[in-house]
Amino acid sequence: MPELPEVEITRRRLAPLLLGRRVVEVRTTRDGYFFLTPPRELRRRLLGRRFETLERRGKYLVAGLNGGERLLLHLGMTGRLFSGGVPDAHTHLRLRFEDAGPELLFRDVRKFGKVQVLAAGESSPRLARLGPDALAASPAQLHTAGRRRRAPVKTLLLDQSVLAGVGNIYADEALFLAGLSPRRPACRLSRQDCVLLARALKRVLRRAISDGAGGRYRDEGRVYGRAGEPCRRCRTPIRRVVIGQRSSHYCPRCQR
DNA sequence: ATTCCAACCTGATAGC
DNA sequence: TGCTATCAGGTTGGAA
Repeated sequence: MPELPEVEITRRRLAPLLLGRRVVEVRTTRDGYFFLTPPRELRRRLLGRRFETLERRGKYLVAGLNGGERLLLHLGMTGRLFSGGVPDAHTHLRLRFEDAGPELLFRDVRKFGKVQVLAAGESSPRLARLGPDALAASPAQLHTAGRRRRAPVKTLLLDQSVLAGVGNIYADEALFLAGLSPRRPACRLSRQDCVLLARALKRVLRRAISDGAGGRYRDEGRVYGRAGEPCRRCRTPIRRVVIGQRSSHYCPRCQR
């Protein structure tokens, strides 16, 4: 589920819960793919720490702790961070706080999510790889990035090193809004195309954030998940194709 | 350097 | 009902 808007919404919701609070208990499920920092070490390094900042980098959440460590969280495909719910077998991380407020729960059915503690000053290759935030997409940067790529523009948008935060749904929606076919080779985007695309990205992402997109955007989407249904603009059936191993939805008439 | 593809997981749903 | 195949909004690392 989580792309930039969902992660940003999570960040805003979580900030009041986390900031200023001290961790007094860390509970996890067993070690595995989910934990970049193994549970034992995670416990040791979080215990007694206080949350000072909570930022979003692309689809990552980065929490700053007193002492300079940072807690890196990625929601993967099915991850959800919340408080006040009932933990179950898929709740892999639970943080309890000193002031006895509600616990922080990290539930992730598919376990594509990630948890990692970075030491003070430690850099993260994952974060270092990220391009500029998608909310700050600029036409010039898109044009430069696309210039010598034969890959489709859809693939370009999903590349987090080009633009951080765009996922499959919002890529499709932004391309529809920009009137661009997802199959258009990135190197064949004109400057004007890039202007439209940057504008469309911002519009789609901002709108989803202000809507409080708890997946609601999906129902309001113009193309995503609407294969075979009529385009909301011209009634042409929406087409679904696979691009870069991801499903892509577009209107063959409105998008060139 | 770019592109492709398998791998990491589990659950929901469609079809037989 | 039950089984199998397919699909799902993400990212990495290694091969071509």
